[in-house]
Amino acid sequence: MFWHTVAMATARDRVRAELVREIKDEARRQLATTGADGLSMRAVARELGMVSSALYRYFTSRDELLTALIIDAYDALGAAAEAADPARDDARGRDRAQGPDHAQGPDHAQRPDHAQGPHPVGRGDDALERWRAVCRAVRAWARAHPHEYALLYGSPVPGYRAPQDTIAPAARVPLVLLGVLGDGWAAGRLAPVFEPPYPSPPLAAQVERLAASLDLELPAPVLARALIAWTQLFGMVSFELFGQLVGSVDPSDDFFEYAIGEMAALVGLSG
Amino acid sequence: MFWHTVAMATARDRVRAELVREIKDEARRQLATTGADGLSMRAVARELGMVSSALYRYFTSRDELLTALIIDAYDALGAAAEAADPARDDARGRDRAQGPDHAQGPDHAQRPDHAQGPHPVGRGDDALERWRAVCRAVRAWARAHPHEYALLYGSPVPGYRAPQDTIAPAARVPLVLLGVLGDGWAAGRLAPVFEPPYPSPPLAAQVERLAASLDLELPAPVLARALIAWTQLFGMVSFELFGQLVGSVDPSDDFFEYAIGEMAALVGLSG
DNA sequence: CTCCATCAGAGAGCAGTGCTCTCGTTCCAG
DNA sequence: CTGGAACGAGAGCACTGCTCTCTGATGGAG
Repeated sequence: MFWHTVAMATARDRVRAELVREIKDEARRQLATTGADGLSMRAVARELGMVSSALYRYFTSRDELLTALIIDAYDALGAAAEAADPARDDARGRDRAQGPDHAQGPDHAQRPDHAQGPHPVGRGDDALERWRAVCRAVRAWARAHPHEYALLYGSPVPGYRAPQDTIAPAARVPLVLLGVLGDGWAAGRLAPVFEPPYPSPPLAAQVERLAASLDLELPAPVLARALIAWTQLFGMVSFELFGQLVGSVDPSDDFFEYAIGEMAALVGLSG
Repeated sequence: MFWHTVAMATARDRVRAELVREIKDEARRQLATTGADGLSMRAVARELGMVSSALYRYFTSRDELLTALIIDAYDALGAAAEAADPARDDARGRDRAQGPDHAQGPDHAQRPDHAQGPHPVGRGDDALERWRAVCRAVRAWARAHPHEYALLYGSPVPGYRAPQDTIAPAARVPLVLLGVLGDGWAAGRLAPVFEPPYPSPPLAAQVERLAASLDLELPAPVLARALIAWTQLFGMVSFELFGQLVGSVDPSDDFFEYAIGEMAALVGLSG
């Protein structure tokens, strides 16, 4: 019966999974050399010693292959960011792997018990350095995998659709950043950031709804500023990778360090 | 002799220029519907009632057509930004249309006389509102021409090359922003922004070199922060257009207003 | 005015693409 | 053992960017 396909791995299934992996590996290899739109189904098949039509048994279209690569890349970037922050509460993101329907009720009842209590002391103390480490990890991954980064944060190739499977992996980096901020806030290490430009009531409502859906305790101004820092980080990395910085600050190592420090200060992280 | 081709416009040249315009218009139309990599030379030719090979008399390759569209788009965006700031000193950017070689000496001797004197009073007073207006114009243009924006700030299609012809048009938006800041500084309306995270000496040297090449009088921290604001602005607009903001702050009108206000504060622009 | 070099367009063609369909073969469960 | 599902190969369709050759037309030089 069909429970074979979910519970057991037949020989066919195993070789199939292996072939899927090989196809993605070869596609990634081509991606790294020729770029996203240079990826050719026929070339992938050719390199793997098969004929192009056989490829369509595994990926029904070029778009589906690209989507698989996108998900893998989001996960790799997310893993790099998480690895750069060993102190993070990695249970926070785990129980929301698949984003539930918006109409669905809050699911923080599923939160594991060990996360219910107060945060262990010390996790918010080095929040600034954790923040910087995560930012550096994002940039380092992007520079190491420029074409995959471009696949994620460059122009959406056709008419920007965001497949449901990509939103959870895409959320990993911002979740790491917000986790650092949450720890810093819980430890009382966030400087007050309540100066004149306040979030408008609609924006405050938006970010509060966002904080609630993420089960995060952060005041609206901090969260709104975190979004600014998030967009700045990726805007800066994109500009560096896409050559927009040549002629101004290139190489941009020092600018990057300065920027992430300024954005850390913006969200209230003090040394 | 050949001076005809540089000094006069023969009938042939005029009809040729007209056809070049029509080709670019049709290409832009296709760009707006099918996206950048959906642009087909054959389809453009077909729509114009000619055969594809005839197109190559005007653009020797698809890349060349795309480059022309990129330059036009940079210019359109730059014009939109400049139009949003009528108070700007539009002579500043004019005399550096073509970026000179880096080895070449300073060219501020060519600066027109009327810009030598002190800035007229009043231009720095509304610097905050000018700044916000320019930011809004950038976002509005991007939302009105998403595919052209993606062409400019999305992934560089092959292996990111930046043709020399594109760097001057690409610099128009940052120049407008810096012009506002320069006026604000000259009018003494820039709040002091010398707090703990300082630009490192190498970064300070970079931005000072940049300021000198742009003939701008701005302290290094302000310029470095302006670069942060610049990358944040385009990072935010890109995230909005490329669907990275869905699920967090979408629609992002209020977030945008908050962000440009915060970044204005970062560079020292007070209300 | 004539001449002829330059230019513009048409058409065929090459090599490549994504994708579909059909046709034997292989594998594995019942 | 057998029937059906999965699989790979091959041919083929419609499309792409681009090159080459050939034919007219344009318009400046003499």
